[in-house]
Amino acid sequence: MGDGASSFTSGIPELLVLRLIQEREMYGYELVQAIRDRSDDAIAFGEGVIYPLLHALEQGGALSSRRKSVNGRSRVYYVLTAAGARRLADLASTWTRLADAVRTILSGEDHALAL
Amino acid sequence: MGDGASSFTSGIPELLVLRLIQEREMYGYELVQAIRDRSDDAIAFGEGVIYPLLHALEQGGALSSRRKSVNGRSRVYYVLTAAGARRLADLASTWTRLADAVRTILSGEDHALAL
DNA sequence: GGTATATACCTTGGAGTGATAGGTATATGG
DNA sequence: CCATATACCTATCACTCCAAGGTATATACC
Repeated sequence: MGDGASSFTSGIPELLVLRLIQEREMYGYELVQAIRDRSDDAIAFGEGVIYPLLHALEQGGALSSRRKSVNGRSRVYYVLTAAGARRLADLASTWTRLADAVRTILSGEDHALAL
Repeated sequence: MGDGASSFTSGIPELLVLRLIQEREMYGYELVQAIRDRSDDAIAFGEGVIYPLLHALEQGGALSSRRKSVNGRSRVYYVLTAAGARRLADLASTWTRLADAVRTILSGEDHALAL
């Protein structure tokens, strides 16, 4: 699993969640809306995607959480760990490479272009 | 399944295969290598991805095939149908929208930016 | 002539991801 | 007081891709 050219089954939820939390600590419900808002409705993950993902990321050591009470409401805020930052950098670079490759093929450009 | 904001489970193999065949008729084995070549190894689908996909696309009416013998070798060439062209346009626009959204969020830009 | 590699097609089985659909509880607005 | 928004959570299903294997012919090498 993972020589670099394989396995790109999106991972977009993970990528976006890590990226957003990198900016500032956030909680699940907030992430669901932030993704929808910032993507202008192009991307909309349900809570059924985000919450399990947050738990997996925390268990994997990419995130850590603390419970905070706001307005009598209990929220679980997540922050990025050092490992999470590395994971993010990795996913982002993989994504960029992939997106560039797709764009190149879509545009009909040839592979071997002169430097 | 398909209101526009959901279901983006990549579909990259389908998108790329349709796009390549749009340029000229191609056969399965050729597609496997063309994708690897043009993406500079960023994307590499095995034959186990391409062949079943080609069959599904033909059954769905997006492609049609004809058998041709070259050098005593039997190849199955695929061409795009009108329905396939529509499907391609659809996937391409969905992909572009998605990729733009991801890029926006990765870059940390805000959603509501003045025009 | 024999063996390895490249070409060219194919299918089966499994793994992982995300989408749907639920389920709980508290605050706010009408 | 009832509906909606906030905020958390899980279970299940479907789908897509990936790995692995299986067949057969042509070509290159020794």
